[in-house]
Amino acid sequence: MEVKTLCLGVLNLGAASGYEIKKKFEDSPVGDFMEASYGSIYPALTKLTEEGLVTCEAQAQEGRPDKKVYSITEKGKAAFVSAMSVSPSEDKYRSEFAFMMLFADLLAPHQVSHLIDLQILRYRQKQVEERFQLLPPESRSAQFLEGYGQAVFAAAIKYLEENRHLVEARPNGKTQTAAAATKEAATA
Amino acid sequence: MEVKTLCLGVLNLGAASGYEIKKKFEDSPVGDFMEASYGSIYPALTKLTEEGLVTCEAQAQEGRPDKKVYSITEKGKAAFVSAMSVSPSEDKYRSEFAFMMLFADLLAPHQVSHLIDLQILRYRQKQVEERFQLLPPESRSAQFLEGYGQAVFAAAIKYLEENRHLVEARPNGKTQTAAAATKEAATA
DNA sequence: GGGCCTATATATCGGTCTGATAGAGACAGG
DNA sequence: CCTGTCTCTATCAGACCGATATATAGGCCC
Repeated sequence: MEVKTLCLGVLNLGAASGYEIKKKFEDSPVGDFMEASYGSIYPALTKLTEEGLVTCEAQAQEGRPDKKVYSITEKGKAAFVSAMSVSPSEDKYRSEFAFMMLFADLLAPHQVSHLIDLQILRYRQKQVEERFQLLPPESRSAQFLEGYGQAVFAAAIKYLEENRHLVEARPNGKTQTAAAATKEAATA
Repeated sequence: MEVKTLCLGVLNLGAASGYEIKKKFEDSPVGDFMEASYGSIYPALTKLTEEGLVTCEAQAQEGRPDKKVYSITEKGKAAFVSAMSVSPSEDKYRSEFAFMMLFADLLAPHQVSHLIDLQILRYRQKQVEERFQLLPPESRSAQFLEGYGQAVFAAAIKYLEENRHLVEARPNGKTQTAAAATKEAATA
């Protein structure tokens, strides 16, 4: 899914500037599933304007640069509905933390524990994070999305708490060196 | 995390060609959390060789182009351990499906149901997918990683099944057209 | 008042990564 | 025999991220 499509989606819910589009991703539950940087939002809005899918109205402001408020056109709405009709690509869960856990035996035990603590903390913060709603709170779509994220976060926390011993425990209670690992592999 | 680091990690578990590195991501549980394309793996291996972090040995093969088997050096191992010592970036869960659900009211009801069916099916396939292990199956790291992915998949499926009615149900039981949506918004 | 952080707001840019594509022989199935 | 799948390397356009620049207002601490 291109950033152009993401922008059309947000603008479909109401006019906004490039800055506001970014903020909406950061501060609403959509941000758990999709994001975009300024470096892709601004060029996308320019292209969308050229293609006639959005219109731009510059609002003069004191001090700050003009606020360019973008609105979706009928043509833009049609393009968005059309983009929503193609099959979505598969979900991607990217986690450097998980990758690092594969190599837990290269790290000192306290480092592993610290990483897991940090990971759980991050998920807990996501659970309590206050967010404004992109759609009205009573919207079923918004509820569905919010709950989807929360369900995944809760599952991750639960798993980490219940299974952290797998990577924290040491077979013989001492730090595993490269030499020890080789020896172990040989006997296995 | 750069692709160079991902390659070092895989090579740390055993020598491999660029092709094999890609396959290992696809066919093992690590692929649930990290991935890389050929377009980034091959240049990464070239750079790693230049930097002396890996060595390359070309094995002549009948018919096929030479198989370039890369092995990690001591310098490479040190670099990898060093890379594992920096704090991981936050997990990212990217889902076009979730984004589309925000706009469920723009889609025909049967399309929404179809999307959810497809999503559940994809997760079920991930649950039963046969994978070879990057590390020996009895490795606790491998178990931890495999379980982490499975826990998240299971939670996603459970949530989708229990809450799909939120986006499938219609307030008045009829297909919502653009005109109907406008009318509804006016009365709300 | 000075220093500093945060927020609003647009915009650019180097470097990185993806996804598609190409080429080329092997090997299996219909 | 032909088509598809597999192994293997490799490239490239286009998309995207993260950092940075610029400029101003407002709040906070000392």
